[in-house]
Amino acid sequence: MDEQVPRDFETLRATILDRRESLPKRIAQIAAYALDNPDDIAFGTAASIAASAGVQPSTLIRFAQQLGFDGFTSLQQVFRERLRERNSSYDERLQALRAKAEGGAGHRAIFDGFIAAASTSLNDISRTLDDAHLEDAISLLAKAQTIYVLAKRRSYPVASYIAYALGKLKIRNQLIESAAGLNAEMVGFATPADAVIAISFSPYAPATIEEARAIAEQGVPIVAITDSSFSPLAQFARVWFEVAEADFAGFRSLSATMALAMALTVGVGEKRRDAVRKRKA
Amino acid sequence: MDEQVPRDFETLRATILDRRESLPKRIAQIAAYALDNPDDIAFGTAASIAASAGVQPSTLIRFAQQLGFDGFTSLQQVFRERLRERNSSYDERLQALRAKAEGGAGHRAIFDGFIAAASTSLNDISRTLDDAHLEDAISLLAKAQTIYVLAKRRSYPVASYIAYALGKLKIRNQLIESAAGLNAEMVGFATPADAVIAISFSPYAPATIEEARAIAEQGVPIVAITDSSFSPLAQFARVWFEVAEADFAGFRSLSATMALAMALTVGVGEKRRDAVRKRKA
DNA sequence: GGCAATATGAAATAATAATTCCAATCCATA
DNA sequence: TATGGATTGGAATTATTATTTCATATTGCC
Repeated sequence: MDEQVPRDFETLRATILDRRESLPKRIAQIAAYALDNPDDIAFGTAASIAASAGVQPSTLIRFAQQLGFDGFTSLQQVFRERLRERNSSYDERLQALRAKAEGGAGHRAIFDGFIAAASTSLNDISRTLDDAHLEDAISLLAKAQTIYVLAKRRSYPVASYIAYALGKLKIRNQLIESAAGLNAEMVGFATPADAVIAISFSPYAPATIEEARAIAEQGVPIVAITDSSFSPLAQFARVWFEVAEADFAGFRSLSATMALAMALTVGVGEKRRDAVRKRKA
Repeated sequence: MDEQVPRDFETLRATILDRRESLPKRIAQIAAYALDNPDDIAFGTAASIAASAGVQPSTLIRFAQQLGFDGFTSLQQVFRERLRERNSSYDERLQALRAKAEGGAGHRAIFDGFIAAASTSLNDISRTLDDAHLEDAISLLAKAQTIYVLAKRRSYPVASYIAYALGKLKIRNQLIESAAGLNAEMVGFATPADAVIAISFSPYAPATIEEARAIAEQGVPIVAITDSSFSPLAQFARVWFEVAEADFAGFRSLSATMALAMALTVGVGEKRRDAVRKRKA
């Protein structure tokens, strides 16, 4: 009966967790230590690890053998592979990309710059987004009869994707475009039972600000996505999000804004479905 | 005269690069190997590393001593610290996000899902994009009198951002929208001196395919962004890019496509500027 | 071209670390 | 509570690995 020796860290981890109950006390002790301090196992010596875990070196070896390895050394390989295989850190990646984008020649450098900008933006928003704001915004939008989507220029692509997604989800919406010059009239139709998603970044398109002001004065609640608390949009908004998009070569990444916009859209869709289900029940 | 011993990897790297010129041949050889294969230094034994680098173990130790360490072991510590300190890997981050997105409750989970999808897409395209294709596409577009931008539905936001950016860069362009139903006529104006950026993902919008076919038959070169080599768009295109966008909750991330679109746009802008400069000189 | 200084290779040696072994202890079961 | 088996601790042993040493080769300099 030869054991199946775990060759990668995840399998090893699973195996350990699986057998946890049946392990003798000291072995269990080192098993817990190993999963909690995998880096120590990767770098330490049998003696140093054993000391840190409060057991004898021989116990460490018995642990390894019980898992099917022929000794501590082969167990350690698995922990080392884990460190090796994991890609270079997020920051290193970004730094490398940015370095290539700045120093590098050719068009690949430009591409890398945009990738770096997008990654940075995603990273930032993932850290800074306030869950409560997200909930508030979704509640507000879910109650709306019609969702108006307001954005010009560089923010317009986001608005058009929101409109597309809302349409797919069968949520009534109205994209306020400038093409026909009928924006004032469109805006006039909105009532306090509706809601607006407004998106604008510095330098704020005057039309967006004007329309947001008008619509806010009609009592229509606004969810704003903008780039600072000084943004005029933030003044009019019931809920607003600060999204810091990195830029490259003068063009802002839209990836963070897009992600937020999609989360709002799909969130509203889910909330509506839940509401319907509740009403039925 | 006591040396300043580098204690972190970055300092060490700088020190090595700084002295590179003045190092003896074999020492330089191992120095280069160390910077190229830092993971091997972190985990290997003096003998194994020396063998991989094609030198004697003693050379490795001399290298360490020349840097101010008292032996290979202390040099190795620096390489180990580097692995320890670097943040959790990119993949681990993504996995965590995806886990939260799948298991998690509430709308934050949705948001995390979109962030994860966007990150994955950026990661993928960064790995797979072919530099030569990028150069080809940019050359082709830079020569065009007018750049037509063709995309419907979920790809439309990308097209609108391209149009916006081209406009900013004062590059003549025409967005082929469906609003007025004049697409056939618009397409008819294009000549072989122009070019098209066409974007379409499965399920391909029939209108996009039809217009792409028509325009290709007029001899207008097409740069396509699509999702597989089986895409009908790829048939008509002079240059085409395969972009695998991850999706979440049924909506595709656009971040990779956006990054590529921006790189094309800005690349064309640069190429035009260069051409103008050359003509002046 | 010859000399000194420096660099390199290879093997011997010292250090360190993993593993084994055995006695002591613990624990479950009758 | 006695007994057998499993578990553990600690030291002895073996293995691996870093380091040192010294002979040889190379390089720069006069």
